[in-house]
Amino acid sequence: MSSACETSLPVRDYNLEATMSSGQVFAWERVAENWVGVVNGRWVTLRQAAEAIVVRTAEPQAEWSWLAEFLQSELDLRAVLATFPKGDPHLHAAVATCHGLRLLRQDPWECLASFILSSTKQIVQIQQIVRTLRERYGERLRAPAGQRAAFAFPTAQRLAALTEAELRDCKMGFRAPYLLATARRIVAGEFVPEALRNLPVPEARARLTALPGVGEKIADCVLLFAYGFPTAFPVDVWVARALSTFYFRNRRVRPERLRRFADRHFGPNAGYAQQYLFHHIRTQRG
DNA sequence: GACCAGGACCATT
DNA sequence: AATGGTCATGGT
Repeated sequence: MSSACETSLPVRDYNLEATMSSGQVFAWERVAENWVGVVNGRWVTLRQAAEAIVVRTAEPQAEWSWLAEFLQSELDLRAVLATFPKGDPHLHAAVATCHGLRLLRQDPWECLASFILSSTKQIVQIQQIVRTLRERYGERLRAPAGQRAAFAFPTAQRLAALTEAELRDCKMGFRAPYLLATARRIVAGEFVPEALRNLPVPEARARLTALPGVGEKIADCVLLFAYGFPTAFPVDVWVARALSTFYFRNRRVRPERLRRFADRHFGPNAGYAQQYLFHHIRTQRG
């Protein structure tokens, strides 16, 4: 029952590097052996060990369930992979090249806001915009002595109070009015992120796509990365290209049809399959 | 310089 | 229902 700033979460089949680099989070930074970021308003560093993730926080923690939830460290990955279709060489190859790739369970608001900023942006640019937002408008968090200060992702309340010009100055371009309007809907109580947790997927998706700047793709990212709906299947340009190449003889197929194919072909954890394919084609390009 | 990036939205067929 | 143009910004 002791409080400590360090712990070790036992894990199996967990590839922290691949997970943090797979385009689901944009606010984590690699510093030497560690990944530095913020979870639930707490400064955290993570380091991969053989059968554990070694954790350090700035302030003593009485318990660590909040972090196990974010990392999904207690999920049995082999049980997930066992639901993948047998005899799919493309999916099999993707799994084989990124052993231990995981889906995180992010804060819904940060995930929603980040992916509103993601449209037709490269991942490095999304990271840059998010960093600027955090440093200008996020809460400054206490870090251990000798460590750089960290900044939480700004709250919806904080962003809702800004002007469109202030957001555009963070280099987000035409996405600024989308982010601003969505933040203001949350502040007005017209969109309640927590209310989506226990909804059927189609209903949750409909509420997300009703937000400005949120279409089917971004909605599925939030459903998968924040709410953990395992059938959500974001179809971006990379995934569309991969599915078209692997399963449709290079024909151009509409995203809606690709999602229906994925639901049928990949099964109850199609979202996980999507993440493996996405990471695979992005790391094997060239 | 041309082309593209974890798209969404609107006007036009 | 289905295409095409437009919206900023930065990397390759």
